[in-house]
Amino acid sequence: MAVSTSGGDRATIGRVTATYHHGNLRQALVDAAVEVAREHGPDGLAIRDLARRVGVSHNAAYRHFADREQLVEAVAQLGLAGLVAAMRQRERSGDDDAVLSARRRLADLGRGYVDFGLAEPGLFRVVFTAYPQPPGEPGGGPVADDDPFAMLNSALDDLVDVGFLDASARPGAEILCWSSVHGFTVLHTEGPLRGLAAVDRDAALDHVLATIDRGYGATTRPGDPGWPPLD
Amino acid sequence: MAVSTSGGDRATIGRVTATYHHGNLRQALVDAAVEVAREHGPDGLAIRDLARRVGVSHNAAYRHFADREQLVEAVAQLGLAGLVAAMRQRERSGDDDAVLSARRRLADLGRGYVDFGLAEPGLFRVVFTAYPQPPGEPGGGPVADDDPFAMLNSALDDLVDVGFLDASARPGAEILCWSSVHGFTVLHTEGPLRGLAAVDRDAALDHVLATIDRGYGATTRPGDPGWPPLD
DNA sequence: TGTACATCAGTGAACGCGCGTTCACTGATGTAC
DNA sequence: TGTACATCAGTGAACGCGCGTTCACTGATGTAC
Repeated sequence: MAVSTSGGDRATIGRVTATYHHGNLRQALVDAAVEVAREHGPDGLAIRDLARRVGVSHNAAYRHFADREQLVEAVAQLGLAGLVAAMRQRERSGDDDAVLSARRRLADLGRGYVDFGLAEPGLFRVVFTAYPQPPGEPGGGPVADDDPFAMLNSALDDLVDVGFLDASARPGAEILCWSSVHGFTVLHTEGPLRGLAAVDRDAALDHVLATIDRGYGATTRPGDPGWPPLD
Repeated sequence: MAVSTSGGDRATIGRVTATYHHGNLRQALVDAAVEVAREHGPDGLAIRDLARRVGVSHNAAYRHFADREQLVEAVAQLGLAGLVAAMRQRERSGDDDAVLSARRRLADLGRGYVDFGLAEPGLFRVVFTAYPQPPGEPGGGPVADDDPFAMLNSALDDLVDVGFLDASARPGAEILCWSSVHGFTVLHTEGPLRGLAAVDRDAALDHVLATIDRGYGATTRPGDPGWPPLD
């Protein structure tokens, strides 16, 4: 992730062109910002401090970012990419059993989400200070394939398609899943559960995912006689 | 909640004795702090600003609080009390059916938790910048009856006692429940779901609580043939 | 009852910090002719 | 190929802000004798 160029020469890195004086100040600032955000979260991001770290007058940063918010936004985008990557990394190759595959996929996405939040709590917080409205909502962003919300919705749609989750229970499912893993992450990083031992934490996550799975499975094959619905 | 005294005379309000000059500066500062925290969250709390609001030199505040942190702590305690009150307010009187009562109780506590978070997002955030470790954890606080975590655990124990939740599924249950309602609240206040219409939000909360209930019910009366456990 | 004294809540000025942002500028690089 | 010019990345100083915290103090209140 660390990208830099030796001084002076012109080079193209990804889509960024290294320029005259510094080499690639914009990239250097973003790199420094990511580093700071990992340790101190969004509140630690200050243009003056980042310029100092990069060894440049604080004013130079304004050549590349209109204001502080744009810099935070740049970090948030990298963070979001990291979150998506973590979710993908947990995904396993499909199984012969379509139902089992779909169930695993939902749980795996949740594990990946939590993985990232626990490993990078600072970046995680930055992402959620700037996360756009989810797509499909009023004012929501475009549907993107590499968006955690879209990935979650797709996994839930699959659960309906394979007959595990009843279509009547589909609306709202994305909120439960997201709330559970998000709350889990927040409570274990910034919140009161931050002191929990890793082994207890992992067991708790298993419980979370297993209970959601059980709750969804019961929509298509309720117990017999089964519990009456609440209220 | 607004407590103040006319200048000069001595009066006792609750357990606080009004004193010489201001009347009751400590209480006035805390009142102002609550007001500010409701609007701007923990980051908005500044000793200088609060003193200004109360009409006193900023230094006077140091007679009553050793530092800024103590002031935040005082607000957090009031916030925590408000959270507990909101949870209690949702509790309904017990039913003849012990199982139904216990299931309702768990859902009601969750609703109260979310109620408070949505109504007082600023105070909610203050509470969770200063929330002590939950009891029973290493470094955890004492078990208190008016503690949200203790209330949740008690409700879950009841679910086991009445035979709805299997004892084998009890460990970790408090984490799932807490994570779900906490994540739900955070995503709807500070997070990407903050723009959601109230009616959709309420429906989503119903889904959250119903799914957890279904997932727990399935631990004692699994469907037949039932879905095999995940992994 | 009156007076000297102790207590302590509140004042005002100051220190030192870091921030975001704007201004007029310098000087390196690239380019048109 | 050389030169004048345009571009624009980076500099340094400054403005104005608000913060937490400490210092020496004032002055109102309470109390011992």
